[in-house]
Amino acid sequence: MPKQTFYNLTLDKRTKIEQAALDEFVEYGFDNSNISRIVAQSKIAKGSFYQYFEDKKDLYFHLIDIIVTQKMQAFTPFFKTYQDHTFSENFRDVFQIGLDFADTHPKYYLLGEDFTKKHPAFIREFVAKYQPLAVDLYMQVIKQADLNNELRERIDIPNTVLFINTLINNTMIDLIMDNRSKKQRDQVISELIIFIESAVKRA
Amino acid sequence: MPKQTFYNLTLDKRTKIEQAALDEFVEYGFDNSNISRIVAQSKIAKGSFYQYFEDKKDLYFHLIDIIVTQKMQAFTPFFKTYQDHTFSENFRDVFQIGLDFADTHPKYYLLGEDFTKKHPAFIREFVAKYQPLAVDLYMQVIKQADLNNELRERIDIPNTVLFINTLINNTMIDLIMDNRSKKQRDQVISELIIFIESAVKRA
Amino acid sequence: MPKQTFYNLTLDKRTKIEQAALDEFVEYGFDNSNISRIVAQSKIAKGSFYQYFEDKKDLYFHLIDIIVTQKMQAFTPFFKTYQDHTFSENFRDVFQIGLDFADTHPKYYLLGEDFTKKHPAFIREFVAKYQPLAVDLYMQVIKQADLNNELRERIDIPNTVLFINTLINNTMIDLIMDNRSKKQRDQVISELIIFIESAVKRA
Amino acid sequence: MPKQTFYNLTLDKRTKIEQAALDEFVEYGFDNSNISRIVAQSKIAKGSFYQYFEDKKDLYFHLIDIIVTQKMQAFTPFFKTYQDHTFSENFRDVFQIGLDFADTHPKYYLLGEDFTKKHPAFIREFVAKYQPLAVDLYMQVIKQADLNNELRERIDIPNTVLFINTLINNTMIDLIMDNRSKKQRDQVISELIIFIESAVKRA
DNA sequence: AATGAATGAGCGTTCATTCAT
DNA sequence: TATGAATGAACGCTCATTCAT
Repeated sequence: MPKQTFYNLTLDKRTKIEQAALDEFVEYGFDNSNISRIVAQSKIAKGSFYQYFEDKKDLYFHLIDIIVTQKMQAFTPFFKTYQDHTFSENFRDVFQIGLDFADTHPKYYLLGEDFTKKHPAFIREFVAKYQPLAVDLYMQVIKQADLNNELRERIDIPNTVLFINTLINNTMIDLIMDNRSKKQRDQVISELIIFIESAVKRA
Repeated sequence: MPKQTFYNLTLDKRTKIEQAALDEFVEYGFDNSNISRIVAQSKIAKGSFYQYFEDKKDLYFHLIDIIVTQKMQAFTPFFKTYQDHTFSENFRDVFQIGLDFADTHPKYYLLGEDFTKKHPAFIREFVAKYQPLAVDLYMQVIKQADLNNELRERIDIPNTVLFINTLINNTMIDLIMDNRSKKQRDQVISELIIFIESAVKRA
Repeated sequence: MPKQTFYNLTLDKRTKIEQAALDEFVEYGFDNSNISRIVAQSKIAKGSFYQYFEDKKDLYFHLIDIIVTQKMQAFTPFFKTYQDHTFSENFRDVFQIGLDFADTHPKYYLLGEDFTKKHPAFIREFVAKYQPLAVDLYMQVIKQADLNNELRERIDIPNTVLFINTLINNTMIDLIMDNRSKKQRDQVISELIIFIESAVKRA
Repeated sequence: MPKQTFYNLTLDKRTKIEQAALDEFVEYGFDNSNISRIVAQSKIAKGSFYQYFEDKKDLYFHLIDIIVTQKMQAFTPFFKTYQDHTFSENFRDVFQIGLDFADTHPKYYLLGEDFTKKHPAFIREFVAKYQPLAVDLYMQVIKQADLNNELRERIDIPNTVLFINTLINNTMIDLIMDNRSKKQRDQVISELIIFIESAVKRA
């Protein structure tokens, strides 16, 4: 967690630092990132960095926090309406919001990837904190669909949610990194939704 | 590619080095891995390391090569029988072989993960070489199922294969890393197969 | 070129580093010189070295720069008077200044030697920058002598200047390295001047 | 000095090793030369190298020995005739022989250069051994000229010989390294001879 | 609080030389 | 005697972190 000194900075300065760090981590990954470049980019002194953050890891986790928070905010509209919608509608909504978010903040996804893949050591503690948030989302959709009696018999909801989560996360990453044409992309998305719906809906 | 000197070593010594390297890379990842620990572990001199390998990267790629080769070998029985089996049978076979392989060599999976996630720079060249192998496997199963008229209408085979690939890879990793009870695990596997079958099979 | 951080140091510290480097390079030559000794000698941290200089080569060239600059400064008085003097006077002046400089900074000569002899790769770019300065000096003297009609017939001035340059440089180095008695030395110098004068002056 | 084992080798093998070493030393200089390349080039085992030579230096000095010996041989014809010739004739002879030798074995010159310039440490012992040979040559010419009463008054013969030696050595190196046109080269040589003759001959 | 120089452990890599066969 | 693998000290360089002002 950043120190109080960091929060005493103007929003402008804070944002500049966060941006520089995000760029650095996305470009080089955590291990090969380099504080010198971050402070040069954000035009603060090396010493100041350590007035704001405990260490490199502290900054990294701070970014993760921002991402998670912002992403959850993007989903607030969804939480107001999902109970009145069908599974298919909800699912498309969730997917679309996630995709828009990824489109608007592509680096957030990449950083998340870097993070979740590279650091089995960090991960336990972290997943414990954040994973539920993402999973919860799909859980809501699935539970609602279950209430609406849209799901196939004897479905194992927790695992199904994990499968969906995995599929969506990784497919999104593929889409972001491969930058294909919009048409190809829509095709993938459309197929993915059909795939998932086929997998979970009552025949 | 390792130098000839490496292949001149006894199998024992080679294996020891490969084991030490595998452990190191799995524990620390490529960037934080450290040759000093590898040579200490495998009880060779630092200089010997450079008689065997060009550099750290060379060793890393050598391990990837081993993994890919061994994994392909594990699948050879499958290739002899898949044409006479149904989709469900084939799919379970493929999954089971993959799982057995992962069980026998859990670190291979983790290294592969480390590799495919971390190094966009290496990856293009490498994926070009190896990715088709893995994907091909599921492609075979799906195509065979299509011939058997087991698939749902208007299925987009290439994307479907990618989804399946993603699901299986990531789920396997989850299973390997989480080490749950055998019972929980079987439950996950069973659910995954149902999930995929539901997603692709004709109703 | 040293980084700004180097120039931010006190003159004392800079000089200490330069001295240590000069000693090191003169004693061991560029290839066998060793940064650890330099930083130990100048009592700075290894890391600080790399805050001041790009790398070993950067420091080396910095010393060359100092030498060339200082040497040129030593000749400024000469440039104010040479037009009013005879060839013999000028030649003795130039020689004396060069010798005094070498006496005051014997290591400068040795470093220059090390430099010009060892690195055909560096040299082209560098000679292009500095060589003319040294040669020009003798060129001035000779041209002035020519204007004064002191030279023998059909003399080939460019080559003559090169011969003189060679003779003087190498003889100076011999004198510096051999440390003979002052008397022997004066004898050599006196003979060299006679030798050169005989070679170029009108009978 | 090479060990007896080296001289037990066939001439072919010895020559191959010497050639490889010469190429290596000329290309990289002593410090950056590398025994691995030499043994690879001459197709002997690394261990054999140390059966033949004490160490790297031993090989290096062996080459110097070869060069000096061969060069002296090139001058034997001269020693048979110089007493019957004038100074100018002798001087041109000596110069021509030296130049032919340099033309035939350009690498010998470069190695000699590398040697004499880089290693003030070695040099004392070595110069003591070989320098006289080279200097002697010019000494013969000059002494003969003195006997013939061709030299200017009160000439200091030892120093004069050193000057001539310096001039010729360095000019030859310049010619070898700069590879100018034959015409330019002849011009330099011709001028150098005039320069030296003017410097030493009676008016 | 802000600065940026100072620090030094640690890294990958090289290579002359020794050793075991 | 011939071989080439084994050795390890040593190098140049990096960078997160601390310190002094």
